[in-house]
Amino acid sequence: MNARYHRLKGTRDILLEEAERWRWCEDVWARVLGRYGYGEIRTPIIEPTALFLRSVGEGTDIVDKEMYTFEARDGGESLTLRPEMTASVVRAYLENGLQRQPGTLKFFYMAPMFRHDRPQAGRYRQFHQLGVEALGSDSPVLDAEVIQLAMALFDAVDARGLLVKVNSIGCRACRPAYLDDLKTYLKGRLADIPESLQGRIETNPLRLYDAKDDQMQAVLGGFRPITEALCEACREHHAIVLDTLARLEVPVQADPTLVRGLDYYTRTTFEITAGSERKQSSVAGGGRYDHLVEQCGGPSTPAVGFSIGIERTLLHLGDDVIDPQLSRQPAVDVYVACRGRAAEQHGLQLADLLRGFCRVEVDTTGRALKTQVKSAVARRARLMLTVGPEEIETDTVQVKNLDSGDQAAVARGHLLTAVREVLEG
RNA sequence: GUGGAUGUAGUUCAAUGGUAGAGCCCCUGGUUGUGGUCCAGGUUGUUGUGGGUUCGAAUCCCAUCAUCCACCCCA
Repeated sequence: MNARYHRLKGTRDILLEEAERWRWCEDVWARVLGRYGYGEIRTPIIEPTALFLRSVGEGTDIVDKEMYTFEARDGGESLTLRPEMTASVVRAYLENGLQRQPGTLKFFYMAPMFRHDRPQAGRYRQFHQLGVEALGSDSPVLDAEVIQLAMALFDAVDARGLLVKVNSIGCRACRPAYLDDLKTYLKGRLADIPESLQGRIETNPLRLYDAKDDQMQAVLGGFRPITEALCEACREHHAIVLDTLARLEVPVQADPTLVRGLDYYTRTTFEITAGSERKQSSVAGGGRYDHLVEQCGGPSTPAVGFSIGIERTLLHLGDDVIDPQLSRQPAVDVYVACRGRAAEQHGLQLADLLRGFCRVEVDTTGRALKTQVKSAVARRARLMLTVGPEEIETDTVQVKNLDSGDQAAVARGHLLTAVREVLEG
C-alpha cells in the first residue's frame, strides 16, 4: 500500500515456496520431455513485430489488440514482446540452419509470454507457457504422440480430470472451398447472427465456431462442420490421429466445432480443458502447422506442437495461491546466533567452515537471543550455534541440538566433527 | 474494449456524520545468554488519490486510480 512502486497490471511476483513449487514442476516436466526426445530452446522474449503479424495472423485477437508493441530507439523498427513462442521457434530453426539437420527436430520451452488483455482469474498479461514444437514430420502418428505427451506432462504433476478435444481444420486443398461455402451460408442467415459477430464472417468465419452465443451456435448447427468437408488426405490423416490415440488409450473427444485462435494451424487442432467450475478452463492448446516454416521463408516443413498454460495448470492443481507473508523461508541445517555485532564476523567464519556439506544461516539481525532461537526453529534447523563475547574469548562455540535441547561448549577446532556427527550420524 | 464488486496498520477486519480501533504478525522486557505458555510494554495509518457537501467526512456526492470477478478472447 505504501510501496512507492507497484507491479504492472496483470503481472505477479512468485517467491519462496511458490517459486519452489514452480521449480518442482519445471524439473518434473523437463525429465518427461527428455524421455520423449525433446531438447530445450530459449529465444529472446522480444522479436520484430512482423514475425507475429505473419505467423499468428492479422485478424486474430492476439495481433489486433493484445500485443506489447513499441518502437526501437534506433531506426524505429517495430518490436514486440512475444505473445506466444511458436513463431520464434520457427525463426530460430531457420536462422540457425537447422532445416539441414536430419530427422525431426523436437524442442521444448518453459517461458514467459505477454498479452495485453484484461486480467482475471487465470489470465495474466505476463504468463508462462510450457511449449513443444516438433519440426520436420507430417506423420499423423506424431500428432498423436504430441497429444499423448501433453497428457503425460499433466499426469506427471498430478493434474487430473482433463478433457482433450481433437479436430481437423483441413489444409490448403480443402479449407478454402469450405470457407467460401460457409461465408455464403452465413451471409444468407445474416439476420440471425448477432451484430457483434458479423464482422468475423469476412475476416475469420471459422472462428465463429468458438463463439459461445446460443443464437450463433444455432445458425452454425444448420451447416455441415469442416470435418465433413475434408479432402481425402486430410480425412485419412485425421482418422489415423484418432486411431493412434485410441491405441495409446488416450481418451479424447472428437469435436468438429473446435477451431483455434491462430491462423497457422492446418489439419489437427486440439485443446485440453480442466472441467473445473472456474472459468479460464483451457489449460493447453495446439495443433499442426504445416506451412508456417515455408511462410517464414524456409523450405516446406511440416510441424506440430502445443503449449500448456503453467499458471492455469497450477490453478487447476489448486495450489496457485500462496500468501507471501506465510510463505516460509528456506530450511537450513545449522543456524548461527550471534550475540552482539562483534560476533557476526565469527559467525560467518563458522558458517564458511560448514557450508561445504550443509545449509547454514547466520543471524545478522542483532535481535535478542531468544528471538534468534525462535528463528532457528522456524527455519527447521537441527543445530544452533551461538557465538558471543565469551565464546570469542575462549575460542569456543555453543552447540545446541534443537531436537533434544542439549547444549555444550565445543572448541572451534572440533566444531566441524561435532556438527558432522549430529547431522550425518 | 464492456459490465459488476471492493479499497481503513505488514495482514484479517471493526468503527450512527463527532478524538481511527481490535485480533494475528513483528519488536523489547519479565528470564545478566536460549525454543512452548503466560504477563507487561512497543512500532506500524495523509482511511487508495483528488475534489465537493458539512461547523465537522473512513462514513454522503463526483471524479480518478488500483485490485478482484465476469463478458470478450485465450494459455
